[in-house]
Order: sequence, then structure tokens, then C-alpha cells
Amino acid sequence: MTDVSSSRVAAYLREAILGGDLKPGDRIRQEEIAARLGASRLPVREALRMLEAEGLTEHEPHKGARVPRLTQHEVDVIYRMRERLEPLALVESLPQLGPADVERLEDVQRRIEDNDDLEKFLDLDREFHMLTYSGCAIEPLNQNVTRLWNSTQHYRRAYVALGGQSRMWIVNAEHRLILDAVVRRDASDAERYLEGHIRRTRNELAHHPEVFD
Amino acid sequence: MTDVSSSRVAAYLREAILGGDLKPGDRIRQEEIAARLGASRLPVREALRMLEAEGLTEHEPHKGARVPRLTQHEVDVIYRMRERLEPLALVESLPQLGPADVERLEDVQRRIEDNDDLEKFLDLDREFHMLTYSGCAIEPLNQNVTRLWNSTQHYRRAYVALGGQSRMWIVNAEHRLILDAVVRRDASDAERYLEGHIRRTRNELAHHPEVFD
DNA sequence: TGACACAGTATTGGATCCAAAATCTAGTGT
DNA sequence: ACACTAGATTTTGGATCCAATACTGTGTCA
Repeated sequence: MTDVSSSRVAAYLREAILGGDLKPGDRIRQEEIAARLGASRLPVREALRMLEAEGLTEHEPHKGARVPRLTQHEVDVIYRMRERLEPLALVESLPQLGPADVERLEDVQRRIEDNDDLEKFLDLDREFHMLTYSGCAIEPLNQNVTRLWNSTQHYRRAYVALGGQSRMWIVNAEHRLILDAVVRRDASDAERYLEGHIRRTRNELAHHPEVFD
Repeated sequence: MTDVSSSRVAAYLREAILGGDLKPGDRIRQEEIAARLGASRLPVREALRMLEAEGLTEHEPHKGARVPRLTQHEVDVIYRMRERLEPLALVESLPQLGPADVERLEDVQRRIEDNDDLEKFLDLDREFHMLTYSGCAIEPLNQNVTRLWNSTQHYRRAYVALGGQSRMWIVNAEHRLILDAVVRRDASDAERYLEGHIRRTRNELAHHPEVFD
């Protein structure tokens, strides 16, 4: 474990933002966080910079940190970035994935199919995709993918909460296709299915502008 | 300009890294930088975090900041990321570029063609590409593109210094193709030429492993 | 001669205090 | 009632000091 205080603060804030307690536009006051965690403001400042690098906060001099608020168009472009970057991460990862990873993937996929809690779905879906990328050792690529997921997390939640995942069987079918391609070590299939999966999600989001209010 | 001290420190270090004074693997001691700039260590710490977000430094607890050292494979993948992301940035930017931007582009391109200083080439080449993206208002995309350029800057320099840009007329021809497509507002051509340009560069780098020693 | 242990040094992490900037509030005038 | 201003309050930025960790060099012993 990281015994460094700033990392603990970062972990706390990361969870708060990804978990939805802090929403886009929310301001983060250093003193308040420091007091709540029994630390001084300095590790909070460091933590906020770390989170900025992860795409979870933004910062303006003398004004402080906020959770970034994105427009519909920005989210759309972020999904286009995902369409292009994540297949690359998957291709890099594929050769390194062993039977144990496949086993974990199958397990997560089963849990997604059994699940009916919306908040849990967000976590499991993320876990599934991140597992498929877990063999990728290229840090800049991993960080990018993580940033893209981070910065759209709130809008994914808003969409799901809206009942937007009513046709969730589609997600499961697409995950199955990806998973099978991974098992077969078929890079080009995996790439293609993954890209289609993200593109379809992007199209769905594009038809739900109410998510971005 | 930003009157904030940490931003000044960040600008100083950014220039030092991009300019080649600090090389991959070099350690950055907070006290030394602080003394050199007449500030305390605190703004230096903040600056290092900012640079981390820009892909210019990396940080390990209790060990400090270093300029990241990349393997040949990592640089190769970063170029693949560029092949996919930069065409997207260009397509987003294209509709927003006005005659003044085109004029600036032509000017930069002329200066590249006239230029024979290798270090200057790096700056002008970067300026050309960044100008073509300057109409893109999607911050996450801009930041990503900047990070990718930042983290490979040293290896670009090493390649150029190696005489690798002896066939520089190719770069100019490719820039001309891109520039023409921009002038014609032909997004798909611009996208295709840009991707080809980056891919060719990647292939050249792949044949020069000596750059990564 | 080489490997390991230990102490001393150097460097980073955190707390507290003060300064500067921004935000908020109340009051004033139209 | 509303816009604007000025002062009070809040919040962030920076400096300094202390603590904790990592690094370095030396000496000892096998």
C-alpha cells in the first residue's frame, strides 16, 4: 500500500468522483477535504494535481479545483477517441493474456449477466474492459484509456440511470463476441468487435441529449 | 500571463525538457530548481505535478521526479496512438480554420523548407502540426495530442540528429498534401495524408533502434 | 577482494503560518 | 427594484520548518 498521505487523499477523492458523490461542476475545497481526512492542505493539493492528470479534476489558478463538466459534443469525441485507442490497447494486451485472465473475464461477464443493480453495472462493465487491456504494458496508452473512462464516468451513469441500458442484452452479446475473440487469440476480430461496441454506445448516447443537462 | 509562480517554474522545466537540456532518465531535484529560480520548493512540486500530467515527467514516492525513459516499442505504440488520434483532431479542427490560419500554415511550411538547422526543424514541424489542430476545441483531445508529442520529443531529436531526416523533402511533400487538403476543406484527404505521414515516420523510426540507447 | 551492515547525508513528504487573490455580503445610490 | 462598489470573509498560493525515507560512502568481516 502507498503509505504516502497524498495518495490516500487521491484515492478518497477518486472514489468520490467515480462513485458520483462529486458531480461535474462541483467545486473541491482543499480545507474541507483536509479536515475530513485529518491531513493538512498540502497533500490535498498534491492529490488534486494527481487527479488532474487522470482527467478527474480541472484546475484554475486562484480559483481552485472542480470536477470538469463536459458538453455532449466533447463526450462524443471522447468516445471516438476510445474507438481508436482501445482496440490498440486490446491488440497490445491480447498476446499477454493467460488462461487465468480469461477465467477472470468469464467470471466478470457472468456477474454482469446476473446483475440487475445499475451502479454495480458501471463497475463491472469497466472491470471487464480493463481486464481485456490488462496485458498491455504501454503506460502512456493505459493512462490514456483510463483518463477517457474517468472523464465520461458520470455521463455513463446518467445514461444508465435514465434506463438507457434497457437493452442490456446487446452489451452482453457484444462482450461475448469480444471475449470469444480473445479466447481464440483473434486480434483482428477482437479489434473489430470492440470498436463496434464502443461505436454503438456512442450512437446511443448521441440520441440522449438529456444526459448532458 | 500567468503570474502564478508554479506556472513559471513549469514553463522553465518544460522548455528544459523539450529543448533537450534534461534527457530521459535525468532526475530533477526540487531544491536545485527552486534555488535556480529563486522560489521555494513548493511551487516546484506543483510544477512537477503539472508536467506529469503533460507526459514530461514521472514521479515515484520518496524518490522524486525523472524525465521518463521510453523503450523503442513504447515509442512505436505512441506513434500508433498518434496515427489514430491526430487525424481525429484534424477533422475536428478543419471546419474552424480560417484564412488567417491557412496563411500562418503556409508561412510555417515555407520556413521549414528554407530551414537547415536541425533543432529549429523540430520546433517548426511541431508548430505546423499544432496549427492544423488549433481549431479543435476538445480539450481532452488536445491534451492527449500534446502529451504524445511531448513524450517522444527527445527521440525525435535523436533521430533527426542522427541524420535521419536526410530525406526531408518527403516531410515537406507530405506537409504540402495535408496543407492542400486543409485549403480544400477535404476532411477525408487530410485525414488520410496525415495518417500516412505519421505512419511513414513510425516506420522510419522502427528501422533505427540506435535512437533508443 | 568482495559483499554486507551501518551511519551520515541528501532529498522528498507534511504541517503550519502568512500573503494574495477571489468570492461573498452589505450598503449605497439611482 | 437593480446595478454597482467597497469592505469582510473565504479560499488558494507560497515560505519555512520539521519528519520520514532514500541514497552514499565507509568500514568490517568473511
